[in-house]
Parts: sequence; structure tokens; C-alpha cells
Amino acid sequence: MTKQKLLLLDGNSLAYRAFFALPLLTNDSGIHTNATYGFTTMLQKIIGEENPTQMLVAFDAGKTTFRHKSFDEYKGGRQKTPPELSEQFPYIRKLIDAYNIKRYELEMYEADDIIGTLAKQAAGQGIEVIVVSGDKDLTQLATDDVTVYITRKGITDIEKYTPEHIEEKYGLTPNQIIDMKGLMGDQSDNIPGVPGVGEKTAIKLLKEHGSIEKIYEAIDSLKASKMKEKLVDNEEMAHLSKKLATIHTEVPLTITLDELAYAGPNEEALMGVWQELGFKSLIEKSDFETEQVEQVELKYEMVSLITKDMLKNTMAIHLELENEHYHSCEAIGFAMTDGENTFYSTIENVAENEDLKAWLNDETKKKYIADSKATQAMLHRLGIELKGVEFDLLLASYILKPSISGDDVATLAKEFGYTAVQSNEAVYGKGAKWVVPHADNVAEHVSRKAVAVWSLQPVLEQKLKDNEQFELYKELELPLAHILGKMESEGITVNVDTLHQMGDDLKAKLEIIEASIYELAGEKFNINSPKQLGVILFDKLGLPVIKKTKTGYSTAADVLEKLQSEHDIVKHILEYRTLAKLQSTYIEGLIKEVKEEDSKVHTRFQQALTATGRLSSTNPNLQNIPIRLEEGRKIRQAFVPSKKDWVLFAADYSQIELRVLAHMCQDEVLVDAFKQGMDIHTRTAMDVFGVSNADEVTSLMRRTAKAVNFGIVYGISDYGLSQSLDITRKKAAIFIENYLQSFPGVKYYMDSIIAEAKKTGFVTTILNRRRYLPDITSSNFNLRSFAERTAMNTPIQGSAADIIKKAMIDMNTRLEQEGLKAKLLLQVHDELIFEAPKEEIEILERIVPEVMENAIELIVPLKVDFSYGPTWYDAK
DNA sequence: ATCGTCACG
DNA sequence: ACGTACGTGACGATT
Repeated sequence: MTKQKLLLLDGNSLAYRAFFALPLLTNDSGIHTNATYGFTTMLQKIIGEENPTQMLVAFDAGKTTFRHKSFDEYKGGRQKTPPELSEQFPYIRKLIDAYNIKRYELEMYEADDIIGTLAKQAAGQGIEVIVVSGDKDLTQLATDDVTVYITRKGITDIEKYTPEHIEEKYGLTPNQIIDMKGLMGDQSDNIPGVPGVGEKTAIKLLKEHGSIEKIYEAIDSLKASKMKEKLVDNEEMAHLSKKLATIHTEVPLTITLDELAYAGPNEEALMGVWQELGFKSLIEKSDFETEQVEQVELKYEMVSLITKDMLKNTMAIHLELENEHYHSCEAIGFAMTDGENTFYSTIENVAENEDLKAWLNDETKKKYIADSKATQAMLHRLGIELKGVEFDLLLASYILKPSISGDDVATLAKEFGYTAVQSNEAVYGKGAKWVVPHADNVAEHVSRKAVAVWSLQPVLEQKLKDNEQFELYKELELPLAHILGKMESEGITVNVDTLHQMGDDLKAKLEIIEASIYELAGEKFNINSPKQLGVILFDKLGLPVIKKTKTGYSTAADVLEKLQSEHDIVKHILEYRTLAKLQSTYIEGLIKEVKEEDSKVHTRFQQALTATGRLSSTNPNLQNIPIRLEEGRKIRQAFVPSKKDWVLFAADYSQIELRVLAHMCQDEVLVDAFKQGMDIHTRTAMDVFGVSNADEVTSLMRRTAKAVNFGIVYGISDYGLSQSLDITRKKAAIFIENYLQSFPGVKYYMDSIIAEAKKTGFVTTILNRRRYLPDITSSNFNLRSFAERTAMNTPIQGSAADIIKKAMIDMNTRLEQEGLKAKLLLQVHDELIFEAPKEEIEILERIVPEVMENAIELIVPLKVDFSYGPTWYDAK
């Protein structure tokens, strides 16, 4: 439990302060907002700075208080609260409620007394207390546990009163503040005090005697003077004034400290109040993830038919889908806008509308779309081919802000300050509660999305140009989306019978292994449960614990491998894991994804997801089909061409990341090695181990050098390398040291890329893709180290991604130019998989490496290997 | 919803 | 001294 901190605010005093500190502002609807605005900025500041665990705003209750009983002129003659301020009090209450801060007022007592009582209670429980007011009387509450903040001049400028500060400023203790006020009186509260006694005299007297009581005890010894006369004449008034100025700390409150917990505002409610008051700057600055939609009226027309006259040369269109699975879900509706007129139509009316179809298919009719790939794929299913995509909100957002997650139009729009569109969750609900609402609501929602895309197009394109990223977006990502859409819609054929066959074999093997594991363990348990497995291995069988996880023993493969010699059960478990993974993910999982109609899987390539610019693949993930172990690799036998006498043709870049590194750091040795076509791991081994002849490099040396090369690409650390090679950290450090000495250009590059990231806050790839690294200047070692490794890795991984993306675009063009039937089906980070008729193999062998190797020119050559066969397994 | 694990580049 | 290799997605178990 962190230290508790209670913030007590004097509501009336602060409202008055804000009102008089700021000029009389009014908002669009004519309400005065200077007090509400001042109050809000003050709250924002104090909450941000103090981060309290409990909060309360106290208000004065009615007109009369217990003080009036002793002195009926108390606060008499005071100016009436200005009506311009009175009208703002309801909003101040609303604001406080929206912040989820407790409000409190009590009949017969003033805010001061409520605050005094709570401050005393809290301090007694060891809670740190901060009192905020515009009234200096409150400083009497200061103690070691209670600090009193008094606003100065404006509303956010505060003076902090601790007992020390009061001593410094007045030479008095906090308690003596009351006596001072008793003597001086208070104009605003109509407390008379002793006439003729001001601050200076009061302080002088108190320093000498200590308190009002002590002054009167010693009154006779005072030498005769005008002042003595005044004191004598007004003794009663002095005592009364002190009494009135004393804050009551034993108020019979009807609330307790427990009720004051503060855990942040109700963001939606707060946005609502801010909107009502017209606090645009605060709304813009806030990073709340609220669903608040601007109350901008949207004019749109629901039409049964989109007619020719509605179809303009440039329009934003939005095809609304049920969910992200656009290869299998249903479409909900369709909207289009040219900025002036917005039309909504049902899907039935879209699919059968020949005019619209022709317009969508017309390359010269320009479309602005939120997610062009999804739209293209869905339209394809409806028998419509989409062309002429000019703007893609998802891709533009991704290039500008690669870190934003989510593809909802509302989420993206909000990132760029556009809020007149609702989130899908707000409209449809989520999970089991998901439902399509009334047609009117859908029409408005979908129309708003189209308008959002239309409105954001100029904004985002300008930002891209400002960043010099427009080309990356327009010439790379946008055309790539079209190609990826085609690849996904085409799909890859899977032989389900082959998978079933393999599944049966696996099932039999698993049953045997399972039986021997139970036998060796002496009981049945769930081998798939790391928790239960941990109990068997480490508690029951007493194997040594090598690594732990947050929740218990680690049973990961690297741990189990070290335990193999300890017990026979371990190797069975390792084998069980391998086979169970194949069975659940690659046999059963894959079968579920095969579409019955065409016997194909249609993955979705996520183009706006990774931090580095790579693609990712889902439903199913076709970028992690097994290959390293033979048993798993056989899964690839189930991936086949879609037609008889066709083949699968696979081409992959050899060492693309290290070549990119060589290009970027221009290290002579590394560049030379690639230019001469050497085996890079062997070359590295020669340098790291100081061997002058390639023949002298042993396989262990090469394997080690390979791991070092991986480490370099990942942003090396001795620990990481030691883990991957299972050697000591010291040895790993020596390898790295040797490497960096052999390749000084690499070291220089790594140092400068980190320096650059620290300076600009981001790193870039060959095609100017950015990754922002806010943690690079963190004082937290872990965060900073991670950011530094990322700074080293991202330009390499990201540039490699740029290169293969460019190759895909060039390859698509080339296939069309050559009039080939061959189709690009998959991309797996550094390889492209095609299917093609046998007759085209020869030409592919020529053009695929040519196009891929020349996608982007580096100072080192790019090298592409390829192969083909009747299944993906054979294309090796 | 999150964790541990493991498949890929 | 700090505690990690970079980037992903899917599964079963568990909360």
C-alpha cells in the first residue's frame, strides 16, 4: 500500500478566487465560465502534481452558522455573491462529481471547519494532508502532517504553508495565526478585532507575549500608550474575534475518511461537462479514451438505390462489416460521401447496383477508404472488383503513428483530433452482447465513418508530407494493400485429407507417450498444464529447479533439456510437447480454418500492426508453419497448388538482415564479405576466432558466429548471447568484444543510431518508416536498455520489411507484364511463395530472383534462393 | 483476460 | 547492480 494522501479543498474560497482572478468569460451558450474554468485548471494541476489517494471539496452550507450565534453581525455587510458567479456554482458541483471527487457541506458549519476536522482526523491516522484554499485563515491548520496551499494572484500559483514557512514569514506558530486574526480582525468576515491593530502590531505583540490571553494577563505591565488604551477598551471584542477566527476541528461530520477515496475522473462524464461548458482546449489536450461524439449534426440520406448522379469523381466510401474476419463475415451497410452529400444504402442494394459496381471498378474514380484491403476483399466476395483507391486511413495512420492499436475508425480518427464518429463498441456492444441496432442508428454510424474518412484525408496526407513519409505511404503501403488483398482472396489450397492422416498418426503416438509419462510419474495428470507438470517434476520427482516464472516453476523446453539426464520422464514430456503442439495448432487448428467451398485457407495479413513494418498473419497464421524439425515440417505437405500440374514456388532472401546491416553501417569487412559472396557466418567466425583460413573454421565456431550475428541484429547483450549459446556471460562478452573489434563499422553504427534516437526520439528505415522510442531517455535501466536494443534492431528488421514489400509490388507488376498465370500467395518476412503452372517454372526461375534482388539497391548485393515442388514441403 | 509455452522469420 | 536477446500468433490452462 502506497502512502495515503488526502487533498481537502475549500470549494467556496477557490470558486471566488477563480472568479475574481479571471476575466468574465462566456461560452457559446452565454454561460459565464471564468470560475468553472479556473476551478478546472486548478483541479487538473493539483491532481496531476499531488496524485492524491483521497479527496474532498468542502462547501459552506446555509446563511447562518454557529458563529452567528456568538456574533450576529458575522459576515454582515458582505457584498452579495455576484450573480455571474452564483450561476456557475451548479456547474462547479457537476465538475466535481464528474471527477468522482466527494463533495460535502454541513448545516451550521463553514467549509473551514469541515476541512479542519478532517485534516485532524487524517493526520491522526498518519495520512499526509494537503489543504487548498484562497483564504489565509486556513494556515492555522498547518502541522508537520498538514500542509496548507494558499492561492496567490491567479489560481494555479500557490504558496505552501508549513509550520516552518509560517515561522519564516511571520515569526509565529500556526496556532498564533488565530490570535493574529483576533487582534487584526477581518474586513471580509466583518470581524472587528482591535481597532488600530494591524498585522505589524499584532505580530509584535504575539512575539512578545505568545497569545491574546497572555497579552491581557500582562496588560497592566504595559506602559501607557494609545495602543494600550485600545487593547483595554476592546478586550471583549479581541476574545470574541479570536473565537470567531478559530477553525472548529470537532465538527460532527456525517462522513468518514473511508468515503473520500479518489481514483480518477469519470472520463465520459467529465468530457460531457467540458463539452457543455465549451472547454475545447482541455478536451483537445486530454488523452481520455472516451466515446463522446461531437454533437455535430450529420446530414445523410438513406437511399434504396445509389444512382449515377450521386457518383462523383472523388468520394469517401465505407463498407461496414460485422467484424474483422472479412473473409467470412457479413457486410452490414454501405455509405459514401463527397463532403457535401452523404448517402447510405443497404448491402442488397449495393450488390445488385450495376452503376455503383462500374463506378467501384473504375480506376479513374478515386476512393478514400478506412481499410481498403478489407473493403476490397469483401467486395470481391460480392462479385465486385475495387479499383482506384486513393486514400487509406488505416495505412496513413499506421505510418504516422505505428504504435496505435486497433482499426476502428473512431479510434484512428480520435488520434488525429476528429471525434464526430462513434466507436463500434458504443454502437454494437461487445462480446456476447454484440447486436446490430436499429437501421437508422446503423445508417448514421456508417455515414459518420465515411464522413470521417473524407475529413481526415487532407489532414493525414499533409502530415505524411511534413514527415517525408508520403512516398512510403502512397507508393509502398497503399499499392501493397491491393496486392495483399488479392493474395488473401486467392488463398492457398490445403489438402485436408493429408492433415487428417497426420492427425491420426499423431494421436496414436501421443497416446503411447502419454501412457509412459503417467507410468513414470506414477499417476495421471494433465501434461498440458505447466502447473500440474511442475508439481510432478519438481515436488514429486524432486528434479532440480533451474528457472522459475511469476506463477511457479518453469517447465519451458530449455529447462527440460537441461533436466534430460535427471529423469527418463523428461524426454517423453519434450516429445509430447512437440507432438501436442503440432496436433492442436497445426492439425486441428488449421483444419478449422479451411473453407469447405474451395478447400483453401484465406489468411489475413495485418498490414498496420507491427512496430517494425513487418506484416503479420492471422486466421490462420501462415507465417509460422513448422520447418525446423522434420516432424513438423511435414505439415507443409498439406499445402498444395490450387490446380493440377501446378507447383508451389518459393523464393527467399539469403541473410537479408545482415546485408541491410552491412549497407547501413558500411563496415568495410562486412561489405567486402558480401560483395565476394562469402558465407557470412564462416567469415564472422574467422574474425571472431582469429582464424585466417576458412578451412580452419570448425562447425562449432560457425555455429557460435551465427549466434553472434543474430545477437548483433537483435541489439546484442552478453546475457542474451550467453543464453542462446548456453555459455557463461563472460565468454559471451568476449565474443561480442571480438566481433566489434573485427567490425568497427558495426560498433560505430550501433552507437550512432542510439545517439540519433536519443536526439530525435525515433529511428528510421531505408524507406523512412519511423519507430518512436520514448523510453530511450528513461532513467529506468530496463526500459532504456530495451529501447536501445530496439533502436539497433528496428532499422534492420524494418528496412528488410521495406525491401520485400517493394519486391512484392515489383513482382506483381512483372507478372502482369509477362502475362503469367503465376500468383503470389504468401509472404513470410523474407520469402515469397507463388503457385504457377509447370510451364512457367523456367521463367519464374529467371524473373523472381531478378525482381527480388533489385527491389531496392544496396551497397551490397541482395541474394535470393528459390525452389519449387508439388507441395510447400518440396519447395525447399 | 492473462499466462506459459512454442511455432516461425 | 540492474535483467534481456528482435518481431510475431495460437493454443490450453487458469484466473
